[in-house]
Amino acid sequence: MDIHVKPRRAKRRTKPVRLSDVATAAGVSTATVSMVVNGNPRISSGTQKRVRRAIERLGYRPNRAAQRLTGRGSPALMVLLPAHRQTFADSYFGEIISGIAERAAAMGQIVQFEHATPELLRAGHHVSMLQQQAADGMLLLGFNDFHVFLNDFDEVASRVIVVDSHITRADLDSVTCDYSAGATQAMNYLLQLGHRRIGLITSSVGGRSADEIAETYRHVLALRGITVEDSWLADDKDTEQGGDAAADKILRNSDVTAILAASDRLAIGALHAAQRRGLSVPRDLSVVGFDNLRHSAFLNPSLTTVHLPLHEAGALACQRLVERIHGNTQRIADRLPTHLVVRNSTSLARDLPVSTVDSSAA
Amino acid sequence: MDIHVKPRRAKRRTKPVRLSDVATAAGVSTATVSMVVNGNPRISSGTQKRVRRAIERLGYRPNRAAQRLTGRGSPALMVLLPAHRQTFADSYFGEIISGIAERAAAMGQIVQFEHATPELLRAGHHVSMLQQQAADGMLLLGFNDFHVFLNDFDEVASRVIVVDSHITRADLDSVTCDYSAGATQAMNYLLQLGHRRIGLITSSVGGRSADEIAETYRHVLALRGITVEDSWLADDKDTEQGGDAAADKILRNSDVTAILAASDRLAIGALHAAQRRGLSVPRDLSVVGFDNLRHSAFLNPSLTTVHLPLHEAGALACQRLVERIHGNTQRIADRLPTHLVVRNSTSLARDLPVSTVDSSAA
DNA sequence: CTGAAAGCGCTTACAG
DNA sequence: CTGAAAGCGCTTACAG
Repeated sequence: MDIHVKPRRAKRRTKPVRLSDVATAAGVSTATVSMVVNGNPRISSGTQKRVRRAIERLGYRPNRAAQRLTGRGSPALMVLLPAHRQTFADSYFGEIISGIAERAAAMGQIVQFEHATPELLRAGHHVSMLQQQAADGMLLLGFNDFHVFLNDFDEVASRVIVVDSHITRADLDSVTCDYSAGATQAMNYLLQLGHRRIGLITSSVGGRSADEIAETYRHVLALRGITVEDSWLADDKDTEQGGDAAADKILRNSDVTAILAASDRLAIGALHAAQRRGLSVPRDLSVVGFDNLRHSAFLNPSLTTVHLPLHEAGALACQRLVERIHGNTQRIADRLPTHLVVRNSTSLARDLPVSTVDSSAA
Repeated sequence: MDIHVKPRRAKRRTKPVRLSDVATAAGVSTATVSMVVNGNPRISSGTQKRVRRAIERLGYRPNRAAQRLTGRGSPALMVLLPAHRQTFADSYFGEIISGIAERAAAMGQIVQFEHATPELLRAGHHVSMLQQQAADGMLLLGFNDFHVFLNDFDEVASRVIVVDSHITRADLDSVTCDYSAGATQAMNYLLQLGHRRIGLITSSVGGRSADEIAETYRHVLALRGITVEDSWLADDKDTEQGGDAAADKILRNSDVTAILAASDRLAIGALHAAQRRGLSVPRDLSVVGFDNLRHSAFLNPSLTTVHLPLHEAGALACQRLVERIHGNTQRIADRLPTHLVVRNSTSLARDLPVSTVDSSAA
């Protein structure tokens, strides 16, 4: 009695206008209306006009469910994301999803998001969704070779595309960013600045694959005759905290003058670890990230990082998937160019080494 | 001839298993299978077991489209986002969407995202999607009173919930964060630190409504007998660039010692403007943001900001919408608590004023 | 406890 | 150029 909130008057749901309603109103058959709606040119422009007017007047909109049931109706794309729920709040995923959503809208596709929870995987829904008609194609984000379920797609592999991951365990199509080229640029740049003892922070657990970066890192250093020391390497979760812990470990056990991080989040963590240890970036330590997330330019110091065209990767993957669904059988293995963005977290090495070979003394 | 890519063998789409297939396999009618699938207790445990086994063996999964067509099948929630395509890459939206997605998954709901493009609005699809069955309910993100189309929902208002926006132009249910309480805390804190000339950066164009913050700002200052000067105020786009420009304008035309920004993005821009002008934050200028986005803690200086429970707001809005769809007619006007998070972008005012009243000399 | 049958709203051969 | 009719895969009264 004391509280009296005006209840939301439950306006009865206006009964949807059906195809047959339009047909009656326009004085034609449902088949005709259907054809007009679908732009079938066989209908005379006279009746077309009449039908369109009726559609307009009644405010008719086709029932998607019914359309899908009859085979028509734009197919749905599914985006499979890692199980942890926060993916949408992660800028890395956000960029890719943004690209997917944009291209999907442009192509008139509906996209649905699904998290790869243990239950979903156990029930095999990730493949049955494709086998049945819940989704016509699937985009995979944020998985790597540690994810065993990728093998399950074998039967339906033709309608699955991996975005920005380097998968070797399963034979899947993919749209990726050229991590290798980016890592090469980053490493060469650090070497140019005189750095010889360079740390590497990766994150192999639960997420993006860091192999490509690690390989390139070793390769570039090997070319210079530099032997990588174990103390230069650390692997942790792909979060700021992970990067912090990893950098801390490296800085405690080695005398690196620069650190390459496999993601911007890791790099931000490294920035913090350095600061906490009283190291000034870039004076005492250079830090390079990977991603070029939007806010990385606004850090202090702003982050030197490898730009990954994540938005474009998402958009292209989406387009490729739609093409595939429409019958294109060509192999998909796009690799988008990356480039280093130099900002303020990197500078000349303080201790230019006397000899390149002898510089890695622990 | 020269290039030979292994084309993706187009494995024929395995014909979906239908309800009737299961029925045949189990030696029962389709009605029985349907009831088993939907957990109807009328079926004897014997046949239940038999049917379940058949389902398991054949790998049956109900066809969503068919389910929806018959009225069953989990309804779809729609999330309407501002027209600019980058919403998913924006941490503010990301947090809310994350909350929505999480709760929706927990409640077995499917959620679809749609951008409020001019075309979509012109065609009236934002309401017709509800009138017809494309969506059973709709969540509105990132709109404010400048968005005229909000009036259109009148007829279907009972299935629409506004998330984290203060809408007065239309009578819509909402789940919001308590901007007013947050702004009060922020202002009181700045006053405690001795600040008297406090700037305010808002963003009224295309996005979240800043009225509540502005009102509170004025109110709190008025209580202290402080008259707000025009030169303390600036409004710009809700981006880092916008915040930079707005702060620059304020710093050029006034002698504020602190700035309250209506979003973290704006605050980051203010940080930059200050830096560019040679002002040290917080020594020369205190900056307070609004949002508490994940990366705001990792800025340098880390940002003092009002924490908005965006994830929770998204989750709660999602739940309320489902409850509403299921028949709850209660008014929805949840208001989630906010609080100030003190970090390193704020400190004592350098010039503690001689007199509170006289302190606002330009 | 189970089944036969109608119906959800659309599309698509097939006739005319 | 247009229509009558069957069918998409499911659910739900209605009988038994």
